[in-house]
Order: sequence, then C-alpha cells, then structure tokens
Amino acid sequence: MSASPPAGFVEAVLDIVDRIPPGRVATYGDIAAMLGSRGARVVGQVMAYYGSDVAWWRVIRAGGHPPREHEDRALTHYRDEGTALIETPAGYRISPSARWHPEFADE
DNA sequence: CTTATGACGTCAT
DNA sequence: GATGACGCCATAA
Repeated sequence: MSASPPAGFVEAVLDIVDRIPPGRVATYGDIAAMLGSRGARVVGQVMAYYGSDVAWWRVIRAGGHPPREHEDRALTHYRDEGTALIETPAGYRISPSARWHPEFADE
C-alpha cells in the first residue's frame, strides 16, 4: 500500500492553511518552508488526505496552478472569494499578487 | 536500513 | 511553453 499521510505534520500544515486569509493563496513549497522543511510533497500528502477539512483551494503549486485533479473545483472557490486570477488561453492561473506571505499576514 | 508513494519543485532539453 | 527526469521530505511496511 502507499504510504499514509504524515500524521504529525497534519496539524502543522492544517494550522498554516487555516491562517491563509480569503482571497489569498500560498504555495506548497512556501508552507513547507514555514515548517522548516522542503517537503512540498509532504504538504501535498497531508492535503490529499485531510484537505477535505481545510481551504485546500488556497494552497496551490509554485506555477500558480491548483491541484491537478481539482483545478475546476478550485476555480469556483476563487471566484466565490474574489481571488485575483489571470485568465489564459489555456485556462487560468492565480495572480502572483494573490500569493499570501506569512510575514505579511493580516491576522 | 531499503523500498515505495505522493494535491511538489526545479532544471534540462 | 510543454515534457521528462531527478531531487526532496515524511511515513508505512
């Protein structure tokens, strides 16, 4: 069987995702960096399993695209929250200005 | 310790 | 700009 998600990392990742204000997004790599690790994939594993309980659509890849299997579903949320999007011939991507930085957190 | 998996990242072509 | 390959981290068996 495939490796189950990192239980201990779960709460750490979910905590950060929960801090992302609406209309903003953070990349997997950034979140991993906040945890002091470079395990961008590990963050993804947590989201894949526990993401159902958090605003997973606020977590995107470095390229500005949402999860490969949920880009359509995420788009609905972005429009609902007014996230800055850039429309492209191939589809769309998240506006770089929409990227949330923990150091600029509004809390 | 080794192998396998993954909602990723970056570089090379 | 798209595709392929390797790297990276954490967990389970």
